[in-house]
Amino acid sequence: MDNPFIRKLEHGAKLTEEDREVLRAVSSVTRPLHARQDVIGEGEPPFDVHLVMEGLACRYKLLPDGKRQIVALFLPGDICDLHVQILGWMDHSIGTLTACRLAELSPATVDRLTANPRINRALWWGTLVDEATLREWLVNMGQRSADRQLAHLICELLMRYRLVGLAEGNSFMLAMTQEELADTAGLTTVHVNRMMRALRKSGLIVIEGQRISVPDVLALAQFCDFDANYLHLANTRTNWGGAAEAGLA
Amino acid sequence: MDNPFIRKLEHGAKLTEEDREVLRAVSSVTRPLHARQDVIGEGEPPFDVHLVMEGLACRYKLLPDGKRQIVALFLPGDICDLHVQILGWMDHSIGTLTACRLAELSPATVDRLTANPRINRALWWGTLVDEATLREWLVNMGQRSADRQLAHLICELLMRYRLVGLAEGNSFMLAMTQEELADTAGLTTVHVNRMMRALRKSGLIVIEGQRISVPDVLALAQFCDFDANYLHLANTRTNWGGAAEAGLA
DNA sequence: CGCGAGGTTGATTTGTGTCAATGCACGTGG
DNA sequence: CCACGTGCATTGACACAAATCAACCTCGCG
Repeated sequence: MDNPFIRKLEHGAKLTEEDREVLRAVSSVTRPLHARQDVIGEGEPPFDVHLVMEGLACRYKLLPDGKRQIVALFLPGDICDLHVQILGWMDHSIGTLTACRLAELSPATVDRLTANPRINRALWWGTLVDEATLREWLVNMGQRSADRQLAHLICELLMRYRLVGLAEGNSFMLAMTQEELADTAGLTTVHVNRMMRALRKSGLIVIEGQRISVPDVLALAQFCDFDANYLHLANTRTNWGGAAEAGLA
Repeated sequence: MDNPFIRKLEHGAKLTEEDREVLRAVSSVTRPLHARQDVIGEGEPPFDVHLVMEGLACRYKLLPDGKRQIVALFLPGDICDLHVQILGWMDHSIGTLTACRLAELSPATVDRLTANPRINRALWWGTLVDEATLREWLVNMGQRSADRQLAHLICELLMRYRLVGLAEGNSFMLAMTQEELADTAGLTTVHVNRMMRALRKSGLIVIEGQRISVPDVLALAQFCDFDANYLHLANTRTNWGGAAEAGLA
């Protein structure tokens, strides 16, 4: 049961043991990719669907002047481009940040999965949570100061790594350079550095190599006004205005 | 054929005359709403699905300190909350900006629509375009300066109003206050005012009352680096790097 | 006719970007 | 085993875009 794909989908629908067997089968064969390698580029028609089983990948868009905006992060268990089939072509690129192992699902396999109503529901749940995450990122960039924005991203990643069993207590591996963080947050490398340092100095986060830990999760969540509702995890729905703040406790 | 809902969905799938008849039927009964009225609030479970037939509505999130971020705009023909059913509860609110007429689709009606494969495909197309739009907004906020960001939004709205037949040539009714524009762009009212004025002074846009017109669409698109690919309109796919820039010509 | 919402403007502050340099860890080749 | 190069983190001085604060204006409407 250490399959992050299955762990994630369990949150989207009630699966049977048979469902899990199917999912295990389709995600068992993986292809290794190096860090910073494109999986599919903007403008291409999607064919196989990509599923991250190990490592960290992202969606991004490049501007003519060379600027890059990362618009989504893919952790193990995340599907990259499931429904773009409907749209016909990619309006953005997908690439790895670290070395990854990806499963590739053929259109036939995808059809087989979506024919199963429980799995289909779980996959759509994933797509809609992706969209909700995008909305939250927009709020983050539009309304929060740089330090809070980074704190919010850290809260989100902690939750998502926990979801697939890849967090250890209050810590996880933040496998991104500050430049990549900057492209995610819409800030500059220099400013990300300063703000991360400020978060460390204030004791809200602790960094040892790539491992980032959050000594007081509630404090960090309150600092950046993090509310996990948008991740739509069945058991962590917070009572609005209640005490179980942030669903992180 | 002046039904914006049908006009929009035509872009997502090839519909038959029967399909159109069904869509016409479900969107014929509308409820009037005043300006600045909530349709559904964050935290509520969605029931009826809302469809804008007239007016302008939006998705938004409020922060504890009272700040608001508008994360989507709904023009006539847009569906507000179709698939949130899967998620169980709203992670954001939906409200009107101007007076609106909304059709309300019961769960049974929605089931009937999604049982039709062509309509189902068109509806999912709409959902995925919403997501692509969200990504583009993120790029907008993260990487573009305030004036370009506003220009980009204007380009997008022009395209989308044209799509449903509500633009007249190169102009449309921009029924938003500068405060609402500010909440959309993640800027302050004052700064929106100054940047809009700069756009007017440079001749890129012309404003008469609520009507905004774009004398040279290509110039505006180039100014803000607008590329309509993310709207996934079947016939306007631009050749990458080609001359039919922006799909606006 | 007066009020209020929304648009406009100026002075000033501040958060973030820019430019440039330094440090540090790591890997590689001589 | 050391010299060097490279990628990333860190820091400082300075510039600039956008926020803030505070008026004032204008127009439609009760």
